[in-house]
Amino acid sequence: MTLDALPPHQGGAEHLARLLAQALLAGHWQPGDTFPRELDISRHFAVSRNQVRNALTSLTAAGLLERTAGRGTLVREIGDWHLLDPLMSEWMTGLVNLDPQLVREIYAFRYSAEPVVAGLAALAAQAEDIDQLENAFAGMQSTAGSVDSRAEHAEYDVAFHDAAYRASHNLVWRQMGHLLRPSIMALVHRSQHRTDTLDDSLARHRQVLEAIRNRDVNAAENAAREVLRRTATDLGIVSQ
Amino acid sequence: MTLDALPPHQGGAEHLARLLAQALLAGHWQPGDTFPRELDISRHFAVSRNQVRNALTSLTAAGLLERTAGRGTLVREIGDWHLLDPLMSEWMTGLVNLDPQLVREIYAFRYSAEPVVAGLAALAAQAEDIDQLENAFAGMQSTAGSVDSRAEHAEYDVAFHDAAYRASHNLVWRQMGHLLRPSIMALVHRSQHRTDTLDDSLARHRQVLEAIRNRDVNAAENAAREVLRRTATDLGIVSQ
DNA sequence: GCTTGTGCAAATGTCAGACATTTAATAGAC
DNA sequence: GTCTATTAAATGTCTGACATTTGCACAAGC
Repeated sequence: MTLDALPPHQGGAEHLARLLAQALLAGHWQPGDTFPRELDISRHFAVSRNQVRNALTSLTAAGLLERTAGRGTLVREIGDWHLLDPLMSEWMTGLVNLDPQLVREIYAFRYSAEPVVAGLAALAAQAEDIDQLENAFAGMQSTAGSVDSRAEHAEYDVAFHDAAYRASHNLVWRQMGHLLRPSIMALVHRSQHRTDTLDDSLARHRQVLEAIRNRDVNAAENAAREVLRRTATDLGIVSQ
Repeated sequence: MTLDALPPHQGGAEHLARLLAQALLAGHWQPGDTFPRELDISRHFAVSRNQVRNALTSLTAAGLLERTAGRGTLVREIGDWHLLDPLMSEWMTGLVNLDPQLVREIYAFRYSAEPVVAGLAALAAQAEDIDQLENAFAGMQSTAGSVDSRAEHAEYDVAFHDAAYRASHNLVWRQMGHLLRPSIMALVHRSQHRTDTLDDSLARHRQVLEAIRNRDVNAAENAAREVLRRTATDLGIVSQ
């Protein structure tokens, strides 16, 4: 794989890092491949070696690359990627073509984790948390059905889940929610939205909201599971 | 807070980063404080400005610092720290004096998460996973009681939990386990170990192992909760 | 008095080049 | 053939200069 297939570079080491990372996330290089040399990248994008080094430092920190003096830069395998690194989270935003295996893994995680999160939210949610959940839900409702507002609907959907993670009032779960944002967005964009399934999805989200408002832990857990079952069928994943 | 109170520097930007990060994690600077300037750090530790910049880049990536050209370097507040960043994980290893609030948050997370993890492990564990759990448990048993082998016992304890996360056979949970390693280690070191509580702790770990081996999801969830209840009392946290 | 502008100082950000260090391959001696 | 010295190539590091951003002080103008 060469650099020729990549889009042009705008400016800033961050942008370059994003560019290269997304190419890696899309699988343009295989694990074990040697990554282009610093000077080649530098020449190709017409940026200083410094920028390239800064970008590669980020990719290395995220576990995407492995660099050793004298040998060069190697692409690491998926198992070594730091999926929970905030940088990863940033790079995955807006990336639609995620590896199917990755999609399944993330879905499986959410299916096991979000019931717990919803249960905690039912215990710990404050008034402002409920407000945020309600706002997100109202947004989902108002943007449902219209094809134009699909992107907006996805935003509200993600905001709903984020609000649930935050309502747990636990630092670690909150960060998990933040990190999962792009993954959830990717899943939402992937799932098919016919009007009937959309109505069903809305109804299930409403159940979560109601359960948290009523401080009903068990109901919240079950409702969160139901939301994800809906997601699973929309994604084409065989439900468990 | 000045740099004078910090231990001397050995070499390498990584070591410097670790040094500064641990000082921040120990609360030597308050959120909002201005961090020392690059050149001051450079002079104080007798290293090049490059090393300092590399170190500060890491701390910034971990959310500990916020740097803006012209203004300087500010210390961010705990809520902005990237607790799940692998760098954080590395810096926290060997750090005994964690912020009590952080200890509570991490414990609360584990109390909600590890039952789920144990349940997944009961579903997905392979023979080698069981082996690792057994090895870790055997290690815990053989090092129990002796004061000399307390550190070794802690290692096996952490290995046991790590093995459970890995047995879930989910990429995300596995990374969570890896990232929580140092936190778990800190918790284990913090908890008091009288011989009677130790026996009790061992018995509860054994229950987890047995439940996973028997593929009993409910038993695994309950046993994991019991292990953490034991941890809570050892930590002096009021049990829920 | 208040605002606005101008200049200066101080901090981080960037660049370019030389050099150091590590690694792998290669040529040569035996 | 095997071991060793050399060489080439890649990343890592240092240094000095310069760019850019920010905050502050001070003064001009309404």
